[in-house]
Amino acid sequence: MDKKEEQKTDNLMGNTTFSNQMNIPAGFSTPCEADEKEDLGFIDMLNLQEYTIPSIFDCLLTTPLIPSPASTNPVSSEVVNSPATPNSSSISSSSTEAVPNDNQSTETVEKEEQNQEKINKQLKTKKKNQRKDRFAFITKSEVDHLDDGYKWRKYGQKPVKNSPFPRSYYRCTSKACVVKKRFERSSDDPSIVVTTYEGTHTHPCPIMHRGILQETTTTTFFDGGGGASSFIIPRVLHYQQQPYFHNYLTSFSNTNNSSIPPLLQETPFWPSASSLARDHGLLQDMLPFPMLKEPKEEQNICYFLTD
DNA sequence: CGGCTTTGACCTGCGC
DNA sequence: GCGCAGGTCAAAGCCG
Repeated sequence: MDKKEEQKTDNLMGNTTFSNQMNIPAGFSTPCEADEKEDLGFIDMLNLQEYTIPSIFDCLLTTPLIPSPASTNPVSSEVVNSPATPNSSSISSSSTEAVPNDNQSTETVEKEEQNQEKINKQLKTKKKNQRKDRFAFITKSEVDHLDDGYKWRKYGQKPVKNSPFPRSYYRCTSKACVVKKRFERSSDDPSIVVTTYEGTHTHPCPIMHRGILQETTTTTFFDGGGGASSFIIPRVLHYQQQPYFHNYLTSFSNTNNSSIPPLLQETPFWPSASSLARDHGLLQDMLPFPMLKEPKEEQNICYFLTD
């Protein structure tokens, strides 16, 4: 590690604070107010902590953020890039089913239903087309641009409608890598930053095998299926590498029964013992060696550095 | 001087 | 077709 890097690390290692409260941006609601900090136990400082996945995702799954259908908040419309519920159209149509009083009203209702189905189909097609390799999460941070270890070049900034905060557009500086990400602050809670990634890195993280702490953030993942989960983590630089999240999100969105934690069924989100030796741009590639240990038995373990 | 940010212009898609 | 909003381009300026 050269001096410059060392200095950067030192700077980043200091002043880590915890935030166990998170204001849910407009457009989301949380059915459960779990004490995340207590669940995760981010207490010990200057120690490498081990957290079992079930404990983390018990928390995750007890505090889902559910996009509110009535919301017009740009944040919610952005992060949810697929229908909130795969069967939402059928549900809504069935819920609006009325018992007709006569044939004329039956025809009217049928026409309305047909129109509604047509609209729903169009919406589905539109959203399907829009669904690229994209996901979003929100963090509670004072910093707009969260350093994830990759080098980004800002290529645009646009004012967001109904928001005093602009949206910033970044592109990966690596040649032939077309990954983009954008940042925008919640208009309701300026401390909340919505980060959207698009694409997959075609190269390893420039700064590898080093976990660098920056400030603690509260992070919420959006699974692309309308569901979301939030928890608090001391942010390790580079841990937000995107294939790592992408795997998790894919796993999550592929789960038919949303009540069953997908990560308890399969855990592509976390490094397996066999994958630890590889360098695929995943979490294990980003954390410093001592942080990565063999998962005990079948239990996947996540390591976080605490201040 | 190279790399980055800024910012106005331009392009594109969509709704009316 | 027009207006609007989101996204991107690219020239200019800044900075180390």
